[in-house]
Amino acid sequence: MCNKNKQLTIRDIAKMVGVSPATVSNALSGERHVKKETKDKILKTVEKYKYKPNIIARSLSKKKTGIIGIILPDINNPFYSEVVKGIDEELQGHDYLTVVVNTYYNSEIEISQLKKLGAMFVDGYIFVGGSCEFEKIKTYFGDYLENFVLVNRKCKNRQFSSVIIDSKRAIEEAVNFLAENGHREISYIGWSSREIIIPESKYSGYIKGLDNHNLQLNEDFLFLADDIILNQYKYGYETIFNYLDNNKLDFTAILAQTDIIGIGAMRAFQDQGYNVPDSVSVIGYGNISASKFSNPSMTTINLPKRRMGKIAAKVLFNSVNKKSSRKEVIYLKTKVVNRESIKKIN
Amino acid sequence: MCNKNKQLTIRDIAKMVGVSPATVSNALSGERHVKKETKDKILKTVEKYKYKPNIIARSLSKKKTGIIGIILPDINNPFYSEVVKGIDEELQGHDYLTVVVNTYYNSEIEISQLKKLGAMFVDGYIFVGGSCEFEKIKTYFGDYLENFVLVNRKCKNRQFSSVIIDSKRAIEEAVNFLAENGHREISYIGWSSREIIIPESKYSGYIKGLDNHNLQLNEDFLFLADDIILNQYKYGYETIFNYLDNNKLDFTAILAQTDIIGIGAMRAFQDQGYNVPDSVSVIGYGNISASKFSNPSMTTINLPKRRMGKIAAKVLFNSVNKKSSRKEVIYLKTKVVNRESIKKIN
DNA sequence: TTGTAGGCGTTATCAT
DNA sequence: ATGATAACGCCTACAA
Repeated sequence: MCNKNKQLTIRDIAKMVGVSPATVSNALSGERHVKKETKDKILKTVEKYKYKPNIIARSLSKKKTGIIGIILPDINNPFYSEVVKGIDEELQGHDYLTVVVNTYYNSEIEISQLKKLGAMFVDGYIFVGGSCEFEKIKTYFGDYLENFVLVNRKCKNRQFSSVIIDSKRAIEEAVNFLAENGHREISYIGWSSREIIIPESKYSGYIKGLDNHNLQLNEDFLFLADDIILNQYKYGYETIFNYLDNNKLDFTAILAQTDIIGIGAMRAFQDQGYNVPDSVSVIGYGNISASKFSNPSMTTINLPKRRMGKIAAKVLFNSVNKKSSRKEVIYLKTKVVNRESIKKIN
Repeated sequence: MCNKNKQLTIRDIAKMVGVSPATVSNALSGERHVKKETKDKILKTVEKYKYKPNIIARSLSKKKTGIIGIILPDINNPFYSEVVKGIDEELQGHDYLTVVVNTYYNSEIEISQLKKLGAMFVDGYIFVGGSCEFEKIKTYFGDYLENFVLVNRKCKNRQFSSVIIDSKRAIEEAVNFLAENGHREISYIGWSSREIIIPESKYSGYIKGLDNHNLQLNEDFLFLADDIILNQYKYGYETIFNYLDNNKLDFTAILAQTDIIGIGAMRAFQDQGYNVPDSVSVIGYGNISASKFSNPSMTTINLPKRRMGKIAAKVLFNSVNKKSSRKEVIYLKTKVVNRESIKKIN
């Protein structure tokens, strides 16, 4: 902190200029009109002594901070950071400060951070991703949960506004896309987890997609880890590499639950001597920038990350400013971004 | 905000239990001893009515917030987000909350955010990256700048502690590495900019490295953009692709100023029919995760991102807690991570 | 147009 | 072991 010891207060400035604290306050905020002459004198003194209003005191008095908190599991995940960008874009020019806080997928950390950020420190929260369990949060915050918006975080009780991808539908359409390109043996690689609802629905989208085209689910090339995966690239790579060590390639396309898994799988095919897409087609999920950087560049399913952020920010803004308090659940559509990793077969 | 209207205060709880506000405060903070019996009663009431201390008021009174602000240009850049992880790891268990704020490479935004975060809102700042110009910040904060730590942000006057990579040296060593692998025609692709000091020193490291081995600087394959590059992949790709349209490949290795540029360049070589590393070797800078995902995986220069964060956090922690106020400049070493994109030639 | 004083919710100091 | 009360620094009626 700056000048913590001998912090200059509004009273000091007032005394120096020979006016009351209220006048200084008004000169700075523009809340009430101040005679130009006095205002100039005040501003000059403020400038000279580099007086900075204490934002904590202001917040305590006004009961708002102008800060929006973004809570997300991991800043390192490009999905989340794109959403943040969308939020910032939307809030641009509204004089809000957004701060992002990482929970590292740990709900204990999430709670303890929430306590610190806690009541009054931020005007609103946007939760991006993370596990569904809001119960712990409710035991802390109680039932009065206002100005919360969820992005891609499922929550059973419809108590919050949220912006989500229908991931079941998204994966289903990916399967459709593959089928339309002539593929009938479609593998799936990912994980399944009770903690996180999203993967479950992705898997069920896969099943649905197969169904749409009367395709068989073949357990032989269904690669499903039990739990959340830390090193996705390694998982994708090793799973496929090992599979091909012991089996011949008996599917023509594979759908990866995340782009990184897809990239890892792609490399494993290549290292085992299979050309992508000539021998196998690969489709990812997410359209993170790395999917473009692979060779061949990977076809994937785009999630409208920026737009999710923008919409979440808009909803929160309206809620904070009492323009609307309706809780709404907004579904966004995905789209296949076709690049080089899919082959059309007759 | 929760319960903004009818927020429960410490006085309410005190009244309910029949004690003074001070006792409630002490029961919650553990600052002074409170008889077990009363304490239990207090805690029960707190729990029952879900009373949450107002952190703003607490901060005003204690003159600290327990919040560390991390200011960085872009959350989307994996370099920065890794540094953040390092900071968080170090601060883990110290009961600090870290919040990260994006400036999007815009110094106006940086200043306005600093004002909001301003005096008293955070106990300390870590600036990661960004341009060198601290003058604007000084005109706002004045000369009394305490509890600031810089990470990879050059600053002429040695007024702050900072943790930095000697990028000149790093690039120089990359050239050495290439030379030791038998390369004598070494190209460089990147940019040069007066605004940002780092690229300058990178380029001079390149020159120095060539010098060490009595190699010629060949302007023909020196690719230097005038200004900072937005789409680095595209820049790397198009620069090399176009070059090869009009010239034959007359260098054996290329050093890219960033990993992404290197990945783009690599793909351009491949699309023009040159094998990497058989026809050209490529080395990147940064060791971001994408460098591992390319095909071939790219040899690059590792920056100790996590460690930078950890050290910065440690220095700041000591400063905030008055264990040390010495300003120190800490240089960290880089290391070549050899993967698949370099060929050893006789 | 400007000044005075009370309040925001805690913590800290000094009593008891 | 606990209470009363004055800070903390700002904002905002209400008054002048």
